[in-house]
Amino acid sequence: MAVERVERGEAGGDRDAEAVSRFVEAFAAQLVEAGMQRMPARVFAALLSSDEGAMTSAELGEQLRISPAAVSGAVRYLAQQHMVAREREPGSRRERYRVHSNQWYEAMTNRESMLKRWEDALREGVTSLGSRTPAGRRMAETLAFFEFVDGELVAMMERWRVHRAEVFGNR
Amino acid sequence: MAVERVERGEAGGDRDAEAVSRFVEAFAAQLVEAGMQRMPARVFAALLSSDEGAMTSAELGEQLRISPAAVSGAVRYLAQQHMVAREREPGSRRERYRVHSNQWYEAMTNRESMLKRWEDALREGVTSLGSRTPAGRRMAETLAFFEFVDGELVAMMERWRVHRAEVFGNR
DNA sequence: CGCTTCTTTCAGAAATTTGTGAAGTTAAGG
DNA sequence: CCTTAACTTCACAAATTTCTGAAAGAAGCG
Repeated sequence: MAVERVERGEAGGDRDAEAVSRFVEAFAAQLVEAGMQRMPARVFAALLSSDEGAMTSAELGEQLRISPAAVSGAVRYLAQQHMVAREREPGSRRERYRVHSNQWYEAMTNRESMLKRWEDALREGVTSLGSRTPAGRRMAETLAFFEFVDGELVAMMERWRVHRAEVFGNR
Repeated sequence: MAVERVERGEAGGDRDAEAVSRFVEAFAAQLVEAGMQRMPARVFAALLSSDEGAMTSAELGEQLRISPAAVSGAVRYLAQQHMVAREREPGSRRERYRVHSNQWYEAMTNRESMLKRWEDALREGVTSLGSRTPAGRRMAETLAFFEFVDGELVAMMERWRVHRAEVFGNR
């Protein structure tokens, strides 16, 4: 006889729910440690480890044992950060939240706008403190570092696209 | 007639305290937005915009209007993140906290340990969910991305060292 | 040694953040 | 249109974080 499969409500879920949950909480914990809020981290981890790579609000709420409100907040945050995509199932008011396998690429590209804001603040500082003061010079060098990193990141992401296509094929 | 300079208490500070403060709060705000705690962010910004590139605990407390306790906490955090160096003035129990102009290089290098932990969590997930499940494959690809980035960062930092030496000279 | 100066630790007050239930909004389907 | 399913917003309670004053802990200096 076959191993009993754990059925959840209706839709498909027949994987080792225990293992999934362990991964979700472990990975989310790492993200939290890196500064992400708890709920977005858990939701993201759950999506990442789902077979579809996408879940509905209800599924997320059920699996993570959180309220619809919490799902809503987490998902809004993740969408803003470009870490999930929202999809509307045609002919339904149910929404699905999806991670693409190169979602981190997206997110990291997005990080650049943050770098830009740092650069702006630094430029402002260099100007107002004077580029010939010691402090001004230090800030100018810091600024140069960010500008350098900025440029490098773009090139690096391009290399990743190539590398990825080689290893995983174009999907 | 010359613009009146704002004198602060005793030690040396005769720069435009107003401008410094504006920069400190603006830059700190950006750091906070990126996830850093408020006090560490303010302390770091203050150090970055100081002429010496270093300040004592008392100076930080005075400029930022915070208690010695707050300085202590912020500085401990920054030191852990390798974002400031602690110095002991010889023959004194006064400590100075310093940012080096390539401090971000340090900090970013440090970020790699975080990447490593993410990679560990993902490897664990791939193993426990099975590398041939859809979820497993997605996580494996995510893992590959991090490993790629990891390697690239090392190379990038090396290029920065060279670039920096060219533009700013070895200091 | 003991005084003095600086830093750290600690307990608690204050502020902020987080997650919930409940009401509100939007849009599909009869 | 009206109903109903799904998501969002809001007000509040609970938990957590943050900062402070006060006390304790080091370390130079006489």
